[in-house]
Amino acid sequence: MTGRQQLDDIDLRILSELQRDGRIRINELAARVGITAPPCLRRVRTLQRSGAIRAIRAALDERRLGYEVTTFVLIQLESQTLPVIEAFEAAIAAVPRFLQCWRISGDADFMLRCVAPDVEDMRQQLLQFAALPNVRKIRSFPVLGVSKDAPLPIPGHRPTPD
Amino acid sequence: MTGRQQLDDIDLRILSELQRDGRIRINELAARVGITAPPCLRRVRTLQRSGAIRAIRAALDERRLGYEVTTFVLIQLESQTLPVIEAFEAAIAAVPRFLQCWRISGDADFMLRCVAPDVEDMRQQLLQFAALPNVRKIRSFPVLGVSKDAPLPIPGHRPTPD
DNA sequence: TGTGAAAGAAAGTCCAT
DNA sequence: ATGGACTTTCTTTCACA
Repeated sequence: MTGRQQLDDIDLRILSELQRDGRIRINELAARVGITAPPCLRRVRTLQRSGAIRAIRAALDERRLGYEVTTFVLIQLESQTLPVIEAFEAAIAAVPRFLQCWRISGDADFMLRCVAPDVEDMRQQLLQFAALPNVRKIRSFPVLGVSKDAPLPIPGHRPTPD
Repeated sequence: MTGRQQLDDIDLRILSELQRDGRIRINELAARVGITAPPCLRRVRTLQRSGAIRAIRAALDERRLGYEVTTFVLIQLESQTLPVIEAFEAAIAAVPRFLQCWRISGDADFMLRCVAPDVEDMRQQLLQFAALPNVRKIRSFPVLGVSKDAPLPIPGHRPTPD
């Protein structure tokens, strides 16, 4: 929206650094990208306003917060008409433990990521959803572990090794 | 590992705030959770060292960086022996556009999230992988859009409305 | 857009509680 | 573990190239 549409080389480096460490000091960031702090601060703000930086947030350890179980869920609805889809999205929006939901194509209509304190709790969450109107099929994929979690590759910028 | 194992109420509020805004000032954060800056800073550091805060990073707009296409991929291997699994994980680790990979159970062995500049590029990435040894079956689910993306619910703490 | 300087604000340290 | 007072360091504004 607001701000530069074209990201220049310095912008890309700023994005790369902020993706690595979102709490980096403007000073340090400026030094790393080769400018001084004032224009660096302006660029960061522009990148935020323009939406290139969507958010800067802490990623928490879900287990430490009592969520021991994560499951991906594929959901197929009875129909793909707008009212049915919107009703489903509204139902999902109301359940705090369905953290993410993507509209997909392929062999299902939605992909969900769901967390729960334990397997029994997860089972009950999913049973409730299987009972929703217009839900034709649910397949769930319990997460055994994370094999990879990499940052978005920034064109022309290998992540700085700290 | 290091630090308090038990998160107290103030810790939970800190986590909640940092999940909302990872660049919040220590001062502001301290005021929100009802303590002064010095102990607040110590708590944040402890939470980071202990791993409760895994990272604080910028979430970038993938489209603005030239990745127009996202796909989830379910992969089933020929066998689930350790060498086969580890070889697959190593292959995934080497491909920058496979951002996330989860080891799962259910009807497949891995779930991947893959990004690409366009559909043709994505097609080629996936074709390469279908050709890998020990890959029995690939099902892909192109992402049409994000329906929901919510923070992890912190027990006893409704997210602060800014 | 960029820089340097200066005011203002925040982070980080120390110590008493 | 906390909070007050202090020192150091950073952020932010401004004038100007």
